[in-house]
Order: sequence, then C-alpha cells, then structure tokens
Amino acid sequence: MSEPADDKTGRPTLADVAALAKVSRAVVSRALSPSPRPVSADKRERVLRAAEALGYRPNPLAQSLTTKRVNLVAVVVNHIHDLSDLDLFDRLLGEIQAIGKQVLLLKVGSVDRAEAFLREGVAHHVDAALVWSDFADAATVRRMFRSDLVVMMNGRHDALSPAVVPDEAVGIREAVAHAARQGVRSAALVTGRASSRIEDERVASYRAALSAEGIVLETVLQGDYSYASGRAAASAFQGGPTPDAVFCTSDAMAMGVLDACRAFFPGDHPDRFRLYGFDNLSITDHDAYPISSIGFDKARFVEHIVRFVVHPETFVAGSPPVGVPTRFFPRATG
Amino acid sequence: MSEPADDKTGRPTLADVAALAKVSRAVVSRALSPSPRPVSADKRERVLRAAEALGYRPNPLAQSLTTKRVNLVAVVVNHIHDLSDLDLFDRLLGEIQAIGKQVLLLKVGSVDRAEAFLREGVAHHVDAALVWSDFADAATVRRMFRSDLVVMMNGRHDALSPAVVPDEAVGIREAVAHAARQGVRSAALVTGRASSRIEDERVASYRAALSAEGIVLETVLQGDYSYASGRAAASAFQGGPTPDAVFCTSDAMAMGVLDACRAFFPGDHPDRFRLYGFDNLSITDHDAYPISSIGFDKARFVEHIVRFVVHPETFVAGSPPVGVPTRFFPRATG
DNA sequence: CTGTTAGCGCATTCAA
DNA sequence: TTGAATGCGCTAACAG
Repeated sequence: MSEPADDKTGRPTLADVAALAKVSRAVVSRALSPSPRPVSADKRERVLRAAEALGYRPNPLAQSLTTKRVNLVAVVVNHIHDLSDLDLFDRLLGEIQAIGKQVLLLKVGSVDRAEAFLREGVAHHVDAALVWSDFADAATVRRMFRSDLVVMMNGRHDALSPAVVPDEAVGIREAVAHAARQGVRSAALVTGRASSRIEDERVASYRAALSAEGIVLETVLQGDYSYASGRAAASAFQGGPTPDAVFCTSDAMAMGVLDACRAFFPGDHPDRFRLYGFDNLSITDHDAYPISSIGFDKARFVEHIVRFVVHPETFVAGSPPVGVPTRFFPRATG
Repeated sequence: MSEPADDKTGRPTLADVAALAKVSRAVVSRALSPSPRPVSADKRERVLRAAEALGYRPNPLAQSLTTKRVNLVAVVVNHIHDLSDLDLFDRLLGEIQAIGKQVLLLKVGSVDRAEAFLREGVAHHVDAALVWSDFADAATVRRMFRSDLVVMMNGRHDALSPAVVPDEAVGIREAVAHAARQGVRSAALVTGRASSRIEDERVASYRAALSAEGIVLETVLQGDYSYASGRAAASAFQGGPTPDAVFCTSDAMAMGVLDACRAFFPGDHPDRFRLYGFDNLSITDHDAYPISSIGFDKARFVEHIVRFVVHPETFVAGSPPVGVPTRFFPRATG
C-alpha cells in the first residue's frame, strides 16, 4: 500500500485519480476534458469524485507538451505607457482572462535584449503575441515567438499577420476642421519620438489636415510624448507671438504645454491659443486638464484584438489592418 | 534519410541536435545546461555548433516537467491601479526580467473567480506569486498557486510568507506634524474602500497622528480612492465652514477634492484649507495638482520583493514584514 | 465506451 | 566522460 500522490511535490497527478477511481488514466483524462469525450456516466462520476477528494489539478504545462497550447498570450510593450491608457490595458487583461488565457507581460526595448530573454523563457511558446512595442516588425516577432499568431499594434505589420490600428486620420481631420471653424489660421505641432512609424503617420495626418483647412503650420517642435517634453517645447511660445492653435501628438505633452503657458501668461489662459492633445486619456476629464483630444473606442479596439486570438482563422493573409476610427473630443481648451 | 526536425511544429528538438552532432541526447542536455556538467570539450563544441546550425531553442515547458521550475512569476492585482503608480510596476517588470524570469499578470477580483481560472491556467505553476490584490490571505494564495513562495503586498500576510509593506505611519506622522506646525487645528479625512486591511491601518495611523498633534478630526468621508469619489466627498465642504486641513488616503481623491473646491470657491484656493494626498503619484509633480503627499522609495520596495524571489531562503518563518519607510513630500497645497 | 501503448521534449539516474 | 534507460504528467492513437 503506497500513499497516493506523494513523490516530492505532494501534488496528486492524473494517475492518482485513476487509481482512486479504479479506472485507467485515459478515462480520467477524458472525463476531465472540457470537450465532450466518450465516458460512461458511472465512471465519469467516480472520476469527478476522486479528483475532488484528492484536490487534483491538471498540470497545464504537461498538457501543453502534447497539445502544443499553453493558454498564454504575450503582451509586448516597450514601456507600460505604450498602452496609452490604463483603461485599455485593464480591459484587455480582463478579456484575455475571460477567454481562458493568461497574460504574459513582456517589456522589450530592443531586439537584442528580447532575443536574450526569450531564449530562456516561456515567452516563445505563447499561443499569441500582442505587440505594442515597436522594437520589431511582424516577421521578426513571428520568428521570436514560436507562434504564427501575432497581432501588431505598433504599425509595423505586414501581410501575414493581423493588425489593429486606430484610424487616426479621421479624428485628426475632425480636430483640425473644428479648429478651422473656430477661426484658427496658424498652428504649431508638438511631436513625439521620430523613430516610431505610428508617429510618422500621425504627423503626416496633421500636416495633410492643416493644409486642407488652409491653416499655416508655423512651427514643429520635437518632444518625446512626456509631460516634461511638452513643458520644454512650450518655452518656444514664451517670447514672441503665439500661433492660433497648438496641436500635440500626446495628451501628456499637451498637459505640459498647458501648465507652461499658465506659468508664462498667468490669468490669460485659455484664450491665447487653442490646445489639442491626443489619446483622450481619462485625466482629460479632470477639471485641471480639460484638453480637447482625439481618441478611439477602447472596447472596440480590444474586441478586435481578442477576436483574432480566439478565431485566428478569420484573418486572411493580405487583408489590410483593422482600423478603429478615432473621434475628436472637444473640451475647454479647443 | 529523414529530414531533421520536422514532426509538425518544424521546431528542432534536443534529439535533432544530438543526431546532427552525433552524440547522445544526454550529452546535448549537459552541454547546453547553464550549470557546469561533465562534457568533453570536443563534444561540447560539436553540440554548440549543431544547436546553432539548427537554430535550436530548448523548450522551457518540457524542461519544467522535470525541473519543476518555469521561470514565471505571477503578479496578482485587483485592478492595475493597485500598483498605485506605473513607475513602480514598470520597474518591477524590468527587475523580474533582469533575473531571467517573466511576469504573468493576473487580475483577480474574488477568490471564486480566481479558483476558476487558476484551475485551467499556467498560473498555479509559477515560481512565485507577488500579491497586491487583497482578494485572499497568504494561506489561500499559497494553496492556489502551487508555490510556497508568495510575497504579500496587500497586508494580508502571515508568519509563513514574506511580505513587503510601506511603513505608512512614519510618513503620516510627518505630514500631520507638518500640518500642525502650520497651525492646523481641525481636519477632515477622506478614506478609501473600507474592506482593505491596508486602508484600515492607514486610517488608524491618521487618527493616531491627528490625536497626538491635538488636531480635531471633525469629519470622515468615505470614498473609493478615485478622483470621482474625491469630488463627491468634497461637496461636504461646500455649504458650511471648512476644516483647516483635508487629508485624503489617495492622491486621486485629493485631486478630486482640489478640483471640486476650485469650482466651489473660485479664486480662493488654496487658502481655504490645506490638502494632503497619499501615494506621491508622479502627477503631483505637475503644476495643476501640486498636492502634498506621502510616498516611499519605489526602487527599494521593488528591490526587497525581488530579493525574496531570488533568495527565498533569506526569509525565516515568523519574521515581521519588511517595512519600507514612507516620507512626507510637501508641495503647494500643504 | 474502455484500457493499453506510445509519445510530447527534456533531465536525470545508472552502468559502462 | 558517456549513452541507454527511465520518468515528469498528460493526451492521443489504437485495438478491444
């Protein structure tokens, strides 16, 4: 008589359950399988009872050895802020868990570093990789993860992998048109990191929209998406005349610009110029930063991503990236 | 002559490397092992070359089957905001990765839900669980994860698991003492969710400190840590006389109080009462929310956590939780 | 419907 | 130092 389930971990295994239920291991496997498998009601009952009694939990790692699926999804970011707003991330996390998978959060700055730790880690066995970090293009990501299912949100997608991107041009046109209707004739643009493809397109959209509305782009200032860089950029407006409007490619920079101008021109704000941000962060709903902004429906965005994870087959190679339209959200500053 | 490495995944396995290098699988295993194992220089070289040629990557899931270690660390939160500040989370993520492990991020609201998805997921095989969510106590967490190594940050620790907690009393005393020196005699307290142990202690610390400084606690208002709840709570000050100081157990609520009062008493602020927050969020460094706050050294906090993960043996059962002292950070509002 | 058998990819005995 | 054999925990293929 040997004790059931006591190798070293103390964890009962499928074999223990089989022994207690007096059936074969295969029957246990089938009885406990989520998908319906042929098992007599009698034995199924015994298995369930035995599993319950032993406190048995299947080992998903062992399962994955044969099934090739781990129920893990990698979320790859450069910095947490890549996800622009915590609401989006929180929702994504919830939805992924709702479909029975779990999130492996990877912070990846460069391809080199990524290769290094992917070599050792579980990461390259995930069922899917959701990529915000712009450290690599789709082909590289597919190679790095042992998965063909990668969803690109960093703009570096190709024909072989699905991608979800905000359709920024729409919202930008709305914002600029709104400005034009308010009489804006001249503008400054505060941009983020130049290395990003997303940012390049964003800037191009602003240029096109401004031009279409006949607004003169007088100045382009380089920031890095941060509050501090917005403040720094705003010093350009301190001395001479200011443009009619300042467009920032992130809300954080717009916040910096706003605070800088409050400091430069006390009591004067917000009349000196109109201010537009980007991202529609939830903080723009706070009184102190009532920044007109451009955003998209996060629920829909997440919905598309999760759909690709659940039904990869709905993606046909060569189809264009899924666009989630952005909208203009007017607030006090614009 | 069969193609090397082409079952169905196309991924080369250890066996493929062995075949190409003309050695046994055991030799490959040893040659590629991080720890020094007996292998002749000649064969080691051949193995390394073969592995390189094939682009071989060991399968950590298969490894874990025998080693019982996955190099996975679970970070358990209730809501992303539990980590109070993204800076802390971002740093934690980086440090965990630096020690060769990866982060499984779990959003867990209740024990029921947790049990449900832990049953199916990889989560209960992690090497360690770092718990912010107050959904469960240490014993439950140890049971849920197949790990004895859990680090509790939610205040629900016991003698058997390490814990890291901010020593909040220090900073609170500093803040209250500072207020007293400024002539504060009466105060209101805006609290967060009552269900949390951390919150209970925080409130107790405020009461003790106020009492010690002879400040009368006139009002206690219930919030939920959010900006909106702060705004709502502040309506209590709209009608009658206001206390000399308002202490909030989160910066977000303090921001809400601040904005509400700016709306009630335009132009009057910040003289009507002093305002103190909690968490020392980075946004309190922005001009618009210059809220005096209480915070701790995030680098040290993370350092302690990671130390427990790397050297679990440094924890001796029964030792008290590691405290990271908080400090008072005075700003314009206090 | 059931049990037996054979792997999944790897680390680890144990003889040699 | 080496390689053959065994097993980690589980699923899948096959006969019965």
